[in-house]
Amino acid sequence: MEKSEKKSARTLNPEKISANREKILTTALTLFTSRGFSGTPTSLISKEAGVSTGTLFFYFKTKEELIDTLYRRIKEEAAKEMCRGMDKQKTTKAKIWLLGTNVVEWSIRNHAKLKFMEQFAHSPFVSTSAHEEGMSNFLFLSDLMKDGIREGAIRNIDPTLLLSILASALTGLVARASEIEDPDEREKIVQDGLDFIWNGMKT
Amino acid sequence: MEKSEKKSARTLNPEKISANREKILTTALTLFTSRGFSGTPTSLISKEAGVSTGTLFFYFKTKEELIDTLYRRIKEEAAKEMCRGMDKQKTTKAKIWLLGTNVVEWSIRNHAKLKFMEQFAHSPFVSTSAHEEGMSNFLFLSDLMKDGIREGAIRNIDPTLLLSILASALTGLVARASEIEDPDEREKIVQDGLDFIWNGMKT
Amino acid sequence: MEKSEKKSARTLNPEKISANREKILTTALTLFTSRGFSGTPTSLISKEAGVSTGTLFFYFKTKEELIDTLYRRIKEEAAKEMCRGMDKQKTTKAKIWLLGTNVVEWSIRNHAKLKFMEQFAHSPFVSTSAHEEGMSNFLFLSDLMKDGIREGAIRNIDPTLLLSILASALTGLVARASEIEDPDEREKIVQDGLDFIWNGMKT
Amino acid sequence: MEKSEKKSARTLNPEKISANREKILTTALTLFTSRGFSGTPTSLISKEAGVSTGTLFFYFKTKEELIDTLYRRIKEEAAKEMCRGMDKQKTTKAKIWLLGTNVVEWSIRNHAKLKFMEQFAHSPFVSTSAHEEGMSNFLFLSDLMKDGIREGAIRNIDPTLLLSILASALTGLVARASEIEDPDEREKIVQDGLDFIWNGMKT
DNA sequence: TATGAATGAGGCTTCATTCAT
DNA sequence: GATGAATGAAGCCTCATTCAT
Repeated sequence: MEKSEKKSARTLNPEKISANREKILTTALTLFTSRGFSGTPTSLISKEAGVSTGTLFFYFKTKEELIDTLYRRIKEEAAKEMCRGMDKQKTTKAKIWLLGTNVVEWSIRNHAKLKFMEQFAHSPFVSTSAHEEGMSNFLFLSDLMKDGIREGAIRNIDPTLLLSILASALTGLVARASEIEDPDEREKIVQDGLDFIWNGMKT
Repeated sequence: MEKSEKKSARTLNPEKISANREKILTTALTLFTSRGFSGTPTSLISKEAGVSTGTLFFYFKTKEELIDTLYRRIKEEAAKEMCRGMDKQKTTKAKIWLLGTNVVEWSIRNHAKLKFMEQFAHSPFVSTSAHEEGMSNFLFLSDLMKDGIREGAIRNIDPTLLLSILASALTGLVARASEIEDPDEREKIVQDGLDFIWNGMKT
Repeated sequence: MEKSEKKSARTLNPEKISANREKILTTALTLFTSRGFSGTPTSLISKEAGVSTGTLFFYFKTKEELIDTLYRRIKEEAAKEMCRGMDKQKTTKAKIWLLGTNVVEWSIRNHAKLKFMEQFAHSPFVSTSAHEEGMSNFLFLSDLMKDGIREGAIRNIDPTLLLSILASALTGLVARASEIEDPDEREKIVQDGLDFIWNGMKT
Repeated sequence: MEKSEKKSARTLNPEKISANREKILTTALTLFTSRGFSGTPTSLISKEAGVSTGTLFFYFKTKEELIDTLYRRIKEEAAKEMCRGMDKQKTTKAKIWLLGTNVVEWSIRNHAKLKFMEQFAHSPFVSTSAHEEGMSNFLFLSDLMKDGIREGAIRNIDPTLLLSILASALTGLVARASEIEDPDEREKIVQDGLDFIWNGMKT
């Protein structure tokens, strides 16, 4: 039964599901986050994942492919989480607000994944196709800016600039918020941070 | 005697000066920026700098020391450039404005150095003392926030949050501004970006 | 019962027959010829043959066994082809002539097999029993020399030397002949080559 | 003094002279001959040569480059030995005779080198530039054939065929001759073998 | 018979660093 | 100060082979 489940899952999903494959990905994420890409030998990954070297390279042809797979996965997940519930929001402000909340929450709950993404974004040597795909998953944000401008809710300035500052300001907000343990205090910080951002962009 | 003279000259400046040493640092900066830390062998640095392997390790005991030296230098330079003329500004707004302008200008003129700093900041494996020193050079910014709040010019919220968002938003502004070639257009973008930021933090 | 039938069928021919087995052998021959023994992973053979790794190792316990099987097969086939019609020839000269023609024809028609044999003969690391069997299939040639000498058709010199030069000269003839496309031209070359050889050995 | 010698030698010769480099080449030749290219790990070469792994790769960027270097060296040496004294011979026959003697003598005295060349020639995976250079060092043989034909000493048939059979027949002669220990007996064999070859090609 | 995931020894190569000159 | 040959640990990856299904 377990087997048939596996098989059907595999048939449906081009990205094969396998216990070992998943263990490798999970382990790699942790290690890459704490030790960096080049500080993490593939041998350590396989050892920590409890599989042999061969198994790692059976699932991922190269170390780079492992990193890429991880990147694509996390980016996709993050994108999904970030726009969760967005379509139910009416006003641009409400959308930005929800976006901000989603970002902060996901980032704090997935600290390792966040670190991974940051490291990936700033590694010149990981010059893969994955890198080039760039922000494809975040195109909806660009539309959000343009719509906001059209509706008159957001200042009529270069949308790319708006997006760029929005994204980086959120990063700054996350960095600060994640230092705070107390949920109420943190909530306060997040609200203040979003105020900052919204006041910056609104008309 | 010649030697002691050299020494005293050196004593004034803790960082020894030598044509070769400088060539190594310059070359390393370029290479690290384009290929990453671990993508840049010391042998390549010395070759491109036109010196022997031995010479590189004569000036820098380890590769890490070379990276650290570069980091410290650039951080110091950046800090100096960023607060240039700040003391002549009266209002908090003027100060923030000048800061922003300085940051953008320096960043664009020193693209390689900026990239280096970003890469350094996101490299888990560069766990040096240099990393820990952290933002020591930017303490004055913290005071800027606090003073602004006291004077009632800046919203009374967590100064660390303000600083965090300010810093990252500037990063976003720089990223966008540096994509634009035309000086006038770029100036416009910078002004809009600083408006964003200032509107976000002002009372 | 079905099984025992199979077995008895198999007993007649020591080399088991199976579509997969044959596909593996054929594929292996091509790959070994173009990429060399150690340049050809078993995984590639099985992939190109359209079977799984397991299947390859079901039919051949080791890679070496696969190579040996191939070697023995080809050697046997070559030997058979080479002496085809020999018993109908009366004179030593006619025999040598037929042998030469057979060799050239088979070699050109079976280029891959020829290359395989050459590679095998010059690979120090294939130190199998197969190697040692050596020229067992070509003993009749030795007799051919001795008979020729006895009859006075061939010069009375060391038969092993005769054989050795005969064999290698034929190799040279084949190498040249196989470069020529036109059948008539090639036939001319072959005749000239056999003249060379026969003139060399005749009394 | 030893050093200055080294230096001047190095300046004159593009192929640097270094004790370690030579030790590696010598050791590699022996090992490749007895164990084959892929049966000889670079680690074994460096160990037997008494140097570190790093040193081997300091002198030869890849294993392939090591093999190539060896090939080129030996080919050059062989070519030189083979035509030694040739220009002093008047008749074509005398030239062929001397060539044969040179070949046999060099081959027997340099058994390892001969084996190396044979292995190299039959290794499909060593597809380097070295391979392509081909017989460039043996062009003079081609001229020898053509001159012989013009002078009427050699049969007027395809010179390439002549060359091909001559070369391979010599290989056969060498193979047989090197099995014989006794110098007189061997000399007899060589003469008989050369008779074979000469009778085959003469008019 | 057939499959293919799993193994792990071992191969080639890189690279920070040392040291004798 | 400067050189560059030498080192060897360590990294990435391959591949023959096994085995549970």
